[in-house]
Amino acid sequence: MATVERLPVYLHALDRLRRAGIATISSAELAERSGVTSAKLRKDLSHLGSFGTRGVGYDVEFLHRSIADWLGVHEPLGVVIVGLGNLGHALATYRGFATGGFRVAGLIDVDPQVVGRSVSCGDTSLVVRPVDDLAEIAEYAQIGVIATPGSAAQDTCDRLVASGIKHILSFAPRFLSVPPGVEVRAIDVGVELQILAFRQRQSAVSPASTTSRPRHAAPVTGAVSA
Amino acid sequence: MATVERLPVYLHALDRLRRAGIATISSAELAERSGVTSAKLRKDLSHLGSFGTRGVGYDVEFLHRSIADWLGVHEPLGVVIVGLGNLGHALATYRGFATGGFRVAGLIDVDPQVVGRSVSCGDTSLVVRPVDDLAEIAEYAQIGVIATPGSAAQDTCDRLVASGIKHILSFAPRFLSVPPGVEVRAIDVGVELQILAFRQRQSAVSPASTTSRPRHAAPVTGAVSA
DNA sequence: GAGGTTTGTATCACCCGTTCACAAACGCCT
DNA sequence: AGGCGTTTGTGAACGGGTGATACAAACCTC
Repeated sequence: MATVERLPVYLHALDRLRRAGIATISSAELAERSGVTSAKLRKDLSHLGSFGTRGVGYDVEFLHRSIADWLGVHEPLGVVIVGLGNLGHALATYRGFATGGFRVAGLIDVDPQVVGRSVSCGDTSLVVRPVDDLAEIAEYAQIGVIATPGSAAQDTCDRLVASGIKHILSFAPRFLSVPPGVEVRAIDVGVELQILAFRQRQSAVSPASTTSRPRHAAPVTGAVSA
Repeated sequence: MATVERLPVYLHALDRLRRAGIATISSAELAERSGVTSAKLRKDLSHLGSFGTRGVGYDVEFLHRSIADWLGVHEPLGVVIVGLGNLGHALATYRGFATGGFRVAGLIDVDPQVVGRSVSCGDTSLVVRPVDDLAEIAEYAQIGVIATPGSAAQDTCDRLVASGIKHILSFAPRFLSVPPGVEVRAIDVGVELQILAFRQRQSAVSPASTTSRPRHAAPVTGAVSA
């Protein structure tokens, strides 16, 4: 469902509104802050229930809690990060884990130089452990994050799957083949840049294309997904 | 066009095939290595010409060059990276820039502690410069990358746009509003994780869902965008 | 209670992307 | 030279998502 891919965006916007002390918001305004149309927003929300009050709008706190509950944010999911290079470090120290309903269950790296080091994850701090500990850590993790070089990505993926992980987020520039029942979401910075580059070169050749194709004139937000 | 979003994936797979010394490949095999179906691959390629020979397949070298030319990889585009935290560092040292047709034109940060530091980008090395130098650097850059905290994202985005940058890749967990004619691709790790988390919880509740919905049983690859 | 506002929903057409099926073209083998 | 198996390239059907529209129901204010 395409709606599921947008709900986290709404949730994030609501979170900021909540912090800003705004108690009520209309579908039109929330939609604008999320990069969608108001009709789409209301249709998305209608799929999971009825949360607003007509004539007023949505209670920010209530809607936030409702979406969070529906997404299941209430009890955190364990995340194991494999590969503690620059990217892995950035992910480990990412503050969005706690607020988004996640908990870093473990850090893994192959490099003996890196294993044993302590990395601060949010409020706590974790020690990087060797690859052999993956199966053990995976007991407490439901999601695996691959931040290794591309050459190690498939192997890492196989190990994660063998450890029972069924949901993987990969940053490696490779297509990962997994058995049925396992879901992989891939974020490839190189691919994203090349898409942008193509658009850039296209608009450089025909700058008037934005007017000839009005549907692309509006800001486009690419999700990683799709 | 959705085809454009997949061409870089094909290009990458072809690049690895080329390095592996494989001279010819069929659409079926290349499709499998790219995570798509053969029909989709062939249709994608048909949009930009006819490259294969029937009964044989595609010449890896020729197809690689053709797609690269079509995407315009031949002359590198300048990329300016704003925000040199862990993520910014990871991006700056990313080796995919050179091979993907990019060139790091500059590094920007607000923190005086970070400004002036030298960061190795591929074969060369660059000095981090203050935000005020953005306009100057943007002369040589066509793409801007936002790797700042979310709180600084919109401001950074505005500065990039003011400097003439029209294509932006953002990693900040925020929806960025830009004027018409400017394209933003947003990669939000938190959103990706929440989508995965939802799927995880769903499959945990009804593990048989993979059989009841066979179209999701196969590995799914999410692009950041869509 | 009247009026204005906003949600929630139903319906419809449309467009894009995917999938299917098949003819055309090629190499190979005899 | 000609048939045969293989693979490309593509026209056509299919389906999901989107956007537009419309409108009734519900709420607040006055």
